[in-house]
Amino acid sequence: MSKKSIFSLLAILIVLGVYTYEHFLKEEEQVEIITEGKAVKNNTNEYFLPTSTTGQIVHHEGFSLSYSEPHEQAEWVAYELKKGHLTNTNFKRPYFEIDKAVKTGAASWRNYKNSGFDRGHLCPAGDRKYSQNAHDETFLTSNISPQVHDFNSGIWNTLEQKVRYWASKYDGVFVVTGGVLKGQMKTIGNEKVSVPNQFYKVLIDNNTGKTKMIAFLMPHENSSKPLYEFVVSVDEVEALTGIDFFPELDDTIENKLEASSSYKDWSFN
DNA sequence: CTGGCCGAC
DNA sequence: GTCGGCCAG
Repeated sequence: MSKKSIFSLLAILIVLGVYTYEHFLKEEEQVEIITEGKAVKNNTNEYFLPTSTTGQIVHHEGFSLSYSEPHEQAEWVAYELKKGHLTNTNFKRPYFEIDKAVKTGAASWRNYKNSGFDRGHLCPAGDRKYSQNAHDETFLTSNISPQVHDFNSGIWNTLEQKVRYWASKYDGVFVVTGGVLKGQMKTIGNEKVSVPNQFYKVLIDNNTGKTKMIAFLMPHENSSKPLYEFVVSVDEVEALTGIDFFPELDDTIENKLEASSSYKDWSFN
């Protein structure tokens, strides 16, 4: 074989290699197919996206979010927590990182340094332990909100554990969570990250045949009250935040379920 | 589980 | 800047 043909062969191999590599990268990034106002994950048919009041929705492997640039945090983070997602694996805690997928620039973790506030996960690390990547993604600053430590490790943690219990019991729930980014708020850091005065969590179970919802609204302080004392209607959270949580749902079902603040279908044992 | 802080490299 | 170890609710 001549030197020239060896060179040609090498060139072809390199081009082929780069092409395969880029194709692989694209497949890694494009875990989901996005249509207007709704993300249809190809591994589930139970994925609901709320509306965005900010116009900036970002998708990751383990969750989607709507980023509020003025408040330097997500107005909501949404993800499906399936029974199969729950594992005992103990991943090492990674460092918090700025989310480069947020085009307007996600907050730096430095804002939280010496602020007296926790870097509180919206999608808990404990909900994404089915893979190293999904776990580490929860440490992106787009998934973080300033939280009082006693609240974060207290009743908010209790609620997150209850969500995992329900995910196990009902074989999966869809979760939307965030701080209420309204009214007068304290801010921290150079980027003035807002400290929400309330946090909410909205759940829908569309797996067990009969669709059911529940919503929680909590003041940003620890409490020894039982969780069901914080149950409100989805309508109330929508009125407070301006977010429409389940726009794809059949209107008749949506209106009925979102108006209810009953928690009889959810086991608090 | 939820986190912070501190010192070594 | 990053990592490991140790601390607390």
